[in-house]
Amino acid sequence: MSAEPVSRAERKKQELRREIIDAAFDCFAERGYHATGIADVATRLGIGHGTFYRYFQNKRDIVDHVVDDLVARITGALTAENAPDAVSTLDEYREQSARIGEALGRIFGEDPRVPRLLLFEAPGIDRAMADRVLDLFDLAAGLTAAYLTHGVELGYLRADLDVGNTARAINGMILGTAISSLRTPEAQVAQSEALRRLMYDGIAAR
Amino acid sequence: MSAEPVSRAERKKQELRREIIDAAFDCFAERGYHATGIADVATRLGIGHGTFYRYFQNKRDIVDHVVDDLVARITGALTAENAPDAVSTLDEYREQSARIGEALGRIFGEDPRVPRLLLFEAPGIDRAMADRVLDLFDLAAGLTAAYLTHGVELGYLRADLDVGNTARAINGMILGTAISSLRTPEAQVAQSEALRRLMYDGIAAR
DNA sequence: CTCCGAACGGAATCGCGTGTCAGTTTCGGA
DNA sequence: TCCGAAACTGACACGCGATTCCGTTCGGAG
Repeated sequence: MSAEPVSRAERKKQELRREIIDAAFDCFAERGYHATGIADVATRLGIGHGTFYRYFQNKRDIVDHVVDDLVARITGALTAENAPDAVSTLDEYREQSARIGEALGRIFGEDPRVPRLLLFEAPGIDRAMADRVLDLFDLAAGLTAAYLTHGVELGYLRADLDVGNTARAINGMILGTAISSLRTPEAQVAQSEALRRLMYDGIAAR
Repeated sequence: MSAEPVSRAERKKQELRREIIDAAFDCFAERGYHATGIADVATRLGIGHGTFYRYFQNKRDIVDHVVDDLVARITGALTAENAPDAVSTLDEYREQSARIGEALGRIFGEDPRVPRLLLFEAPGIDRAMADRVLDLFDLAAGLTAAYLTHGVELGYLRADLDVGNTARAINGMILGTAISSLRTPEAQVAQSEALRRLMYDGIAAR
C-alpha cells in the first residue's frame, strides 16, 4: 500500500508470522489455550520456541492476533454484500437472511474449531478476552437491529417490534446453531431453516 | 435418609465440604478457574490449603462438584412444577413459558456469576467439561422439544413444526438472554418478553 | 483427667511452562 | 569468497502453583 521496502526477507518474515498465527489457532482450538505451550506451537512448525518470541511478545499476545483474525473473518461475512437497505420487501429480506445465514454457516459449520475457540476457549482466558467476545455479540446485535429497523420503517415488519431485544433474540438463535454444529454439523442447514421459519411464521397454528 | 451415624462431627464435616464448594464457586466465577489457586479458595474460608485435600481429590475434582450444583439447580427449575402436559391451549402454553422464563431469569439474572461460570469458564477447562456443558444444552433441547411435541399433538402449535430444531432455536434465544444479562441485567425482562413475542407472533407485519 | 485417633495447617517438594540469552547458522551484498 | 548483520536455536533460569507430608491441635470416649 504505502511503503515498498518488501525485501524478499521481509516477505519471508511476514509469511512466518502468518504461519505462527495459524499454528497457534490450531493448537488453541484443539488442545485448548491453557493446555498448549509455546513449545507446542513452535514444534508444530518445526521451529525453535525461542523464535516465537521474535514475532510475538508473549503467549497472551498471540491469542489476541488469532482472535483478531476470526473477528475480521466474521464481520467480513456479516457486512459484505449485504447492506440493510438493499431490500424492501419481506420476501427479499427473507432471502437476504438466508444468504447471511449461509455465510455464517460456512464459517462456523465448516470448521468446528472456529466456534470452539471463539465460544469455548476465548471467554475463559481473561476478563479482557471475555469482553472482546461480548463486544462481538454487541456488534452483531447492532447489525441485526439495523436490518430490523429498516424493515419496520418500510413497513414489512411489525411496527411495534422491540428492535433491540428482538435482534438479540435472533442472534441467540444463531449462537445456538453454531453451538449445535459442534456436535451435529450435518444438522446445520435444517437448524438454520427452522430458525428462519420461527422468525417469519412463529410457532402457533394458524 | 437411610443411615443415622450423623455424629455431630460428621455434620460439621459435611458443612465444611459445602462451604468449600461455595467458596470455590465464588473464586472460579470471579477470577476464573485457571487464575484461582487452591490457596485462594482456602484463604477465603480461613483454612489451610492442605485441608482442602482432605475433602477433594484435586483442583479438577472440585470444579466438577461446583458444576454439579449449578446443573442441579437449573434442571430443578426447569422441571419443577411445569410438566409439558399440564397445558392444553396456546394461551396456557404462553403462560407456562413465561413462568419457566422467570425461573431461569431468576437463576441466571440474579447472579451473573452463574452464567459466567457455566458459559464462560467451564467450557474452556477441559474437553470433558465442555462436553458436560453440551450435555446440558442437549438436555434442555430435549425438554423444550417435549413441550413443542405436546403442543403439536394437541393442535395448538403448527403441525409442520420441526420440533427438534425449533427447540434448539428457542434455547438459543434463552442462551442469548443469559449472555446479554452479563452486561445489562436490567434488560432481562424486556429481552424475555421479546423472545416470547417472537415465538408466538413472528416478526412480520400482519 | 488422660489418651488416641482424626483433622488441620502450612512449610517443603516437585514438575512444568514461560521467557531469556549466548552461541550458531543463514543470507545478501561487496 | 568473505563479512557483518539478522534470524534462529534450545539449554537454562526462573517463578508459580498443585500436591504431599509430618508435626501439632482438637474432640470426645473411657
